[in-house]
This record gives sequence, structure tokens and C-alpha cells, in this order.
Amino acid sequence: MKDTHDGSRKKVNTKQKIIESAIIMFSEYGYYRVSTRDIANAVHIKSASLYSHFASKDDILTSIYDLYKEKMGKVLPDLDELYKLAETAPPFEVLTKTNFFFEPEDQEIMDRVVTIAAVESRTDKRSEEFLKECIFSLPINFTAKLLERMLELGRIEPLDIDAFVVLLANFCFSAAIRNFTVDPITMEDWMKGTSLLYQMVKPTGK
Amino acid sequence: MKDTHDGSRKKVNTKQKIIESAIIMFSEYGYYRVSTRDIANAVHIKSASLYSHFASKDDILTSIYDLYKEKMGKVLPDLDELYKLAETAPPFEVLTKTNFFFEPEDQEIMDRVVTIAAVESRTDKRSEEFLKECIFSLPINFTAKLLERMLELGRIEPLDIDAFVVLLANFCFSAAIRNFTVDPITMEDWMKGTSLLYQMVKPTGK
DNA sequence: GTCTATACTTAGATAGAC
DNA sequence: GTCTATCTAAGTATAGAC
Repeated sequence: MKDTHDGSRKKVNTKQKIIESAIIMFSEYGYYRVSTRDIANAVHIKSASLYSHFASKDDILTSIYDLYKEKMGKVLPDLDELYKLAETAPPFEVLTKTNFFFEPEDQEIMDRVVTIAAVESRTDKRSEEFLKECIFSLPINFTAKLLERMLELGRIEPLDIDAFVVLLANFCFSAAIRNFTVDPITMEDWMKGTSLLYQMVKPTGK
Repeated sequence: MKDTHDGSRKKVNTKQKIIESAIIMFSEYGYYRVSTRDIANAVHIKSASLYSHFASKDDILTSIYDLYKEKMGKVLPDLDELYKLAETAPPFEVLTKTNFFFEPEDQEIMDRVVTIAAVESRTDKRSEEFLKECIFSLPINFTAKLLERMLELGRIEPLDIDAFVVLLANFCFSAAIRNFTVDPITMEDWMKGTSLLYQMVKPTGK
């Protein structure tokens, strides 16, 4: 504010700061209530300056989803490792490992991205696709593949994998949409819920 | 359009038509995406004419919630009758009776109102209050009172009523928010879910 | 990259004739 | 009650100086 020449040292990550502020505000107030001026104010620049970093307000939302995908890619468990694990470890343990978490400093902000997508998905195609892809299909396929493998190996008793996996996805979706509302699901209830579901997968003892 | 004098005969319910169109569009595209011009177009008037019926766009939303409350008041089961029923009928049957339904021609539109409230409640105080009041508190109190009565009468085994009623409310909320999405809950699943919950209430056989 | 200034568009709302 | 015309405010976005 006072010395502009000093600013150049700190502006390394204006783009990052814009994305983070946008995530927080979109998740809190909704995409439409938040103007580009609001976002600009939050990062102490003028709204015109946003356009040095993003082509449009819409582009900010796209970048938010891209960021999520990028971060998700880094923490997704390795399928081959889990295949190995499936050969010896208890099925319950294998399934637990499919629950991926972000780096602790990223977790909250990534949860907020899911919340934005959950709300906007009602009226926005891209948000709907992001939600389906990242929150439904991907984790579902992941779990389904492991269950199939364990079934092949004779490590679990016969199970309707499709039905199981739909139950699981809906539980995750409910949890996501409740985030940052008056009545969010607690970590404890989350664990209880997934545990209960995982117990439907019966080990053969083999 | 051609003969204006004829219009006066049909304009009996412009206000009603505005509300209904607004409900459909708000639930489909979200409150912010729908402009007063959109609503006006849908009922074939100019947007300025809306203001003969409503003070503001916000007032339309208020009227929508008021309409829901009014309709709900007409179909809510009579608590005293249910108290009577609780003395003789099986607990399961009593609980089933607390599920209220609107007149068939109103049901879909009222479901849409809940959807609007569920989405807007994230960012709008009044929507949040409507949702809590009509979708959470009221049905919960209703069921809780009946359970208390049946407990007093010794017709059901001891039960954590508060916990039960929270489970029930959350199930209803999930169902409501999924309405008009890619993945709405089916009537069958709805019945299955409530049945399963109601089975947690064990009759004493008295 | 950020600023000021400004263009363009759309939205909500009002005034006044009919 | 509905219309035309219009106002005002706000939002997205661009141009061009620094």
C-alpha cells in the first residue's frame, strides 16, 4: 500500500491467493452472490487486476476444479499397492485404505471445493461433471476394482458390488453436501458410517 | 394479445401463476439465475407488472414459503387423533401416519419448494429458518410427541427419542435435497428407509 | 501486474399512461 | 393490472497508463 516496490516481492502467489479466497467465498455464499470485486477486495487488488490471472469469473471456477483434481492426483492411493495388500491383509483394512485424505493444510479447502460443486451442480453442467467424476465415479471405480480383485482371490464372500458401491457413494455425497452447513457430519460419524458399510463385506477367512 | 378485453376474464390468478412459475424456475435453475424478467416472460406479462402483485423479487420467495406453510397446515395429521390411535393401533402404524402428503396436484410443486429452501438455506437466513421450521422441527416434534405418548402408555420399549428423531430428520433432509437432481430418491427407497427406521421402535405387545 | 477509467450488459424497481 | 419508458445499481470485462 505504501511502498509499491516492496509489493513485487510478495506478489509471488496472487493467483493462488485469488483461488483460495474464491473457494472460501463461493463455498460460504455461493458462486452468484460473490462478485469479482468481492474476490479482488479479499486479496487487496482491484477487480480489473483479476483479469491478468484469469480470463473470466467462470475461469476461476474451472481453475478451482482443476486444482482439486491436481491435488487429488497426488494423494490417491496406488492401486497396484492395494492389489498387493488385498492378497494378504484383511478386506476391511484394504477398504479403509481407499479413503484418501489431502495434506492436512489442504483438507479444509478441498472439502470446500466439494461443497461448491455440490451446490452448483444443481444448475451448472461443469460442476455436475466434476462432482460425478471426482466424488462419485473415481472413488467408486477404485473400490469396485478392489472388491472384484478380492472376490477373485476368494478373500471375501459373494457380494453385490454395484449395490454396495452405490450405497457408499451416496453416503459420501450426503457428507459432502452437509459440509459447512448448520449440521455438518462429524469425523466420528463419518468413520462410523463407513465402518458400518465396510462390515457388509464379509471375509472368507482364507 | 389480440383482444385485451378478453384478458380480464383470464387474469383471475396471475399471482398464483407467478408463484408457480417462480417455484419451478427457482428449483430448476436457482434463485439467482432466474430474473424477474424470466418469471414475467413465463406468465406472459412484462416484468414491471410483477410489481402489481409483489413488492420485490425477494417478496416472491417469501410468498412461496408462506404458500408451503399454508398448504402444509391443511394436510398435517391431527395430533389428538393420533394420540387416540396410539392407544390401540400398532406403534408402526401410528408412526406411518405422521408422514403427511399434500394433495396430489400440489405434491410436486411443494417438493420443489423444499428443494429451493434446501439450496438457498446455505446462503439465506430466511430459507434456513423455513427449512428448520417446516422440514426439521415441526415433523420432529410431531413424531417425538407421539413417541413420548406411546412410551407413557407402555406401548413401546424404552427408546432414545432424541437420537431416533435426529436420524429421521436427516433422512428426510437427504431425500429433500436430492429431489430434482440427477439422482433423486425413489418413492420405494423412501418407504424402505422410513420403514427401516420405524422398526427401531419396538412394540411391547401391550 | 496493478492501477484508473470506462464500456457494456443485465438486473431490480418506479412513474405514469391506458 | 398491464403496459412503455426509464432509472439506478451492480456486475463482468476491456483499454491503456504506469
